[in-house]
Amino acid sequence: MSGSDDAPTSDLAAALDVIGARWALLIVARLLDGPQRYGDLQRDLGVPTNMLATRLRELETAGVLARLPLRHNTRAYALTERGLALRDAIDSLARWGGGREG
Amino acid sequence: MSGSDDAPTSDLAAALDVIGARWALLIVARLLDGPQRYGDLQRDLGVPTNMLATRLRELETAGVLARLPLRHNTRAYALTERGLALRDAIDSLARWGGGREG
DNA sequence: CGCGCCACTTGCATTTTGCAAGTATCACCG
DNA sequence: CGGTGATACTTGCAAAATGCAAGTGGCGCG
Repeated sequence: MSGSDDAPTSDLAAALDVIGARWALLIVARLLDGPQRYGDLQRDLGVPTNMLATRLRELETAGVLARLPLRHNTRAYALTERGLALRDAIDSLARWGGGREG
Repeated sequence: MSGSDDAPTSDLAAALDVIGARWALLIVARLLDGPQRYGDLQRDLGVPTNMLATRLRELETAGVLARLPLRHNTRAYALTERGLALRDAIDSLARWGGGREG
């Protein structure tokens, strides 16, 4: 068992395959604050409704988030463990985008 | 003056504005290994040549990388300080994509 | 002077994204 | 029971991004 290996480019490619599409990472970031409903995500992010539906379907399939039925025609989207594991990456990226490098 | 604030979503959006386009982060990741020439990037990543040209132009404009003239019709692309600051984010993302969450 | 290497550009097909309007379901009010 | 509003989407079509393949231009070398 090798102890310390650095991650090859294909690992990054694998990550981008899941969260590299437009809006995907922003949706996950919003969900880090806790479960949100469809309409909340739409209004908060300004993402087109068809894109939001598509992304939520893809991210659910990828095991990043899950649907929680709330009431009759109301449900919430919440990150799975795999989704929550993106917090560090999102944090780093946000710090970089904000100016003070981290 | 608040000492510890968490980065708002718009910071992430700003980051994605720069490195959110297809291939952009993979190009930067490849450049973390040191300066590379156009043909090297193309062959290593399998990125279409017109996309590579477009991304390199955008990333240069954004201050992420710079062109170094080597010889007559040969030049290398190298990360700037701002580009190098992406290492942590890329690392996190690659670890996530690789399976062992970090 | 012609050949090949290198860094691109150009033209066009395909895919993704965005906008706007429509559909489906159910609670609530009367 | 029927109308209204809220919620979560779907659908049709236009615009933009992406990808493929072939072409362009500079220069060293023989």
